[in-house]
Amino acid sequence: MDTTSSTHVIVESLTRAIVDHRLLPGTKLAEQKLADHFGVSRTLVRQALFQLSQNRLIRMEPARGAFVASPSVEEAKQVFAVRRMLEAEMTRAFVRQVTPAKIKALKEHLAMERKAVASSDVPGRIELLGDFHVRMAELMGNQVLADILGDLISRCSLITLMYQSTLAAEHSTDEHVEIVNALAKRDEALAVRLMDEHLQHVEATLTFDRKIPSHDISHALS
Amino acid sequence: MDTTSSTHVIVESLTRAIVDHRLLPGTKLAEQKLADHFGVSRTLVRQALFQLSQNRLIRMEPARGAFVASPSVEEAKQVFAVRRMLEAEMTRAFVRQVTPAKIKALKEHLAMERKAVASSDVPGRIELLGDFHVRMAELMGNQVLADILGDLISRCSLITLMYQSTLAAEHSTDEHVEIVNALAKRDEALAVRLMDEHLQHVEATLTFDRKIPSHDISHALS
DNA sequence: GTCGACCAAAGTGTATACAGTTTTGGTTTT
DNA sequence: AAAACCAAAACTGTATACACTTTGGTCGAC
Repeated sequence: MDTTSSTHVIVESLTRAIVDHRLLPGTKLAEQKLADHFGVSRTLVRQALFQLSQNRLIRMEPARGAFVASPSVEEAKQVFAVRRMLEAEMTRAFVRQVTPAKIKALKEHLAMERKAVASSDVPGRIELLGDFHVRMAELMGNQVLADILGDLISRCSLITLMYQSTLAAEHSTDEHVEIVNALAKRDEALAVRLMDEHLQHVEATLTFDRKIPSHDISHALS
Repeated sequence: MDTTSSTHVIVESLTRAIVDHRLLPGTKLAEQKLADHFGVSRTLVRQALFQLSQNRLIRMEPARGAFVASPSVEEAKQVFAVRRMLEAEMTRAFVRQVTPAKIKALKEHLAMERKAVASSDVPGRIELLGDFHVRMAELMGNQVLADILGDLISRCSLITLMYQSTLAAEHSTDEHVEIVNALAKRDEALAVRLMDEHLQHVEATLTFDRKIPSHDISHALS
């Protein structure tokens, strides 16, 4: 997809690490250390970091370096607002062009989700819960939509890490099941309502008053 | 906004040139020439090009270089589909939180549009017609939404250049006026319908069978 | 004992160097 | 005359070099 493959590998690797919560918000990403780790020069690392900063997964401070992003409460709410807008209409459109094959594909995805939840595979679960929404976009054949949603959902992973109180996220899987059932029944109003409620539920589990210990001092004292 | 300012200047400059249709799809962007033009090294130019390739305003081919993007018909339709999804809901939300000050701000924008149309300022007109939609997002206080819409609209500028048959785009200004009137009246259903129709009209002016002469030979012969 | 200045180590920002690939233009061959 | 070929020029991809900024700590003054 990208020009060169080396930087793409670095971007993917760092994205996974951030989305899977193995790199915590505020963590410094020193260029030389990353370069050593990946066995390349700083040049390629910098290209990757620039790309990640455009996705808002990291922030770059002038002459200070790159840090895993610490989305603000305001940003979190905005991201969820955009997701609600986009996914409400996406669900509506999905119902109108649903086919048995697409339902089958979604149900296969749900099976994978259940498996990850059952085996307590936390990184896999995080990944799959987000991918459900991207999968819907892809099944609609709209790659532009899928890309944008993918970016938003990556940011959401950071946000849920920062603000999600209890890991009651397995509830999400149940809601995904209900949504697919509504889609299968071609019940547009129900599907849209369930999707919107689902996103509201996820957002509601975020506790915006209690933050995780942040590495960013100035932000912690605001 | 970005780490360093130098690359940002280059990105902005190239973005304007592409959106304003001064750089046509397929045009090669040689790194050394851009570096000479901006008086910097290839390093900074490459950073800028990578950024633009993420916005899909240019495409980078391995070992061949960067070219102004030539969006396919398929991509054009997908971009418009996403815009319709996003802006329908945005309009709905806008009506619910509309204030006289926001209406005033939009009307001031419309005045600028009229001025650009009247003075036949083509680049300014293209810019302003797109900015109307971004302005709405900004007035809602959702910067995430505004950023995403801004990217989509930049891509639309490329698309309308490639596929728009007649420059009957001044019709857009009239439709913008109607939308603002509906917003001012807090008529949610009407505003949403007008916005959706507006986007459909823009999309409908695209003639997907007749392409502009492309600099990209292989694409022109497909 | 605390505060401030100063210095070294580390890290970022930009330019340049170099290897490998693509493009080009002319020459040769059919 | 057209196609194939080959060498030189141009260009991209990656690494490295170097200047400047930040950082962390030590030493000295008060």
